[in-house]
Amino acid sequence: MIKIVMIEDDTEFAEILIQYLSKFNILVTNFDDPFIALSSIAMNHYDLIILDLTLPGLDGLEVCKELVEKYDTPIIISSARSDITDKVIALELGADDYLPKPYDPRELEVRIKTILRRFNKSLESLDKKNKEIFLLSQEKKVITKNGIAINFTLAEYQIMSLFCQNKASVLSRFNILENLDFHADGNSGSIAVLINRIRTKIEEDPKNPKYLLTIRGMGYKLVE
Amino acid sequence: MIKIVMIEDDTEFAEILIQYLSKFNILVTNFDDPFIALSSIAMNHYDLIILDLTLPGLDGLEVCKELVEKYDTPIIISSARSDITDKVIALELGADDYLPKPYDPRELEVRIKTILRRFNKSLESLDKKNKEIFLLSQEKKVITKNGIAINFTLAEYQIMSLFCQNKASVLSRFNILENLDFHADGNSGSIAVLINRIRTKIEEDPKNPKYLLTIRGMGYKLVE
DNA sequence: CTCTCTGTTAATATTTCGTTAAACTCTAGT
DNA sequence: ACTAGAGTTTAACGAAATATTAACAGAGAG
Repeated sequence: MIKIVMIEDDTEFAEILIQYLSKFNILVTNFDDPFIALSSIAMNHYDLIILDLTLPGLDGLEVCKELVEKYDTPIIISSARSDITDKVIALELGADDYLPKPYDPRELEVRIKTILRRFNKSLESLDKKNKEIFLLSQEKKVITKNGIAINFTLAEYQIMSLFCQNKASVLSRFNILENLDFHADGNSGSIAVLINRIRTKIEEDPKNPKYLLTIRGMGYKLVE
Repeated sequence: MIKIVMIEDDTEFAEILIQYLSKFNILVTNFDDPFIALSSIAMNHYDLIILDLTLPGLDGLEVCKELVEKYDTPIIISSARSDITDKVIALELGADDYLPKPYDPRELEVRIKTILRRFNKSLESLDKKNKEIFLLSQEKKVITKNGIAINFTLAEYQIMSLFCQNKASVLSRFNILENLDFHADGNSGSIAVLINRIRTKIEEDPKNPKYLLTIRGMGYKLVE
């Protein structure tokens, strides 16, 4: 069930949309008074806001701005004005779409779904990213810690890549050696040294590692 | 720098958009052949795709469907048909917006930004524009550092363009060589020399580069 | 023709990586 | 607890790999 709040003073038009959208399991609550709408938005959770710009005694763009600042809820502007500058202003303010009236309810329906599809995806990737401290960008050939690129040397980079691709698994020194392209000659002692050098770069307190842990007798593992 | 790929067979129209968007630090690469476009998308990273539905000898909706399945890149449909069913189909397929031609380039610009704003909420990419030190103006064929144009020679310009388009990515010498139009004969040693020459122009202290960093064993990267 | 640009070379400078060895830590057996 | 012994960390060093840069010469534009 998708819950939407609509701010639209043309209650007849609103009723048509409410009726239509209800067929798609979309529950729309309309307020013809923007102030009551705002207080309802403050108290309830809505998945999306549909805002009519031509409000009685109030600048719709101001309302839009306020909504963007206070909430992260997607906003669709519905406006009698199809002026390009209005569109530009509204979208730049932070609205997610702009539909000039009159529009086909079907268009509103798919646009709601389109925006929510993208919105939910971005939420997903957002908390995924928040959880991952170390990120390997294969494309950029860069490893970041909390979004900040760390300058690794080639050997360090290769080892860290390996750990980033195998987070939380224990890799033996031998295991690591196998996966380095170039210095196949090194012995496991040199891995220890490399690990140490990596720690100075990624750990806040290299003496007491938080991320790159030693598993005595087995190897190392990267945890977050 | 926002990187966009456009699939549009009306090259004249495409050129207008490319010109216009380049003013906003948006780099658009157009392909009039959808097959070449698809292979470029497979190989390069783009922030967004602009797809014309009326392609020669190919169903634009099919292309759209394929893109949605393969990639997570946002898609804006640009179409000569403003038919409501076309809109519905395209958006339901997974496109993020639908602009009926003809449209104002300004609208395209804000819609691009609107979608990307939502798409990478976590990334600080859009407003960072003002903070970017090195800016490539495709239109003027000029690269500026803090707003001041730097006089590059042709080879230097091409290399810097590449770095501006791939900030914070490590590019190998070979990688750079590939992307230079003319001296395909040069070996990687000459890249080192070119890099050195660029540094004398962009670095305050060329001996200790701040911007164009060496990643020993891997290549170079431009950071800001 | 002159002047600038580009690529080559080679000498110089720098960084990296593996090795070593000493210090340190953990564990198990007494 | 104590201690021996194995495993791990870390600083220092030097050889090898890699990068910088000056100087030169050829190509090409004006």
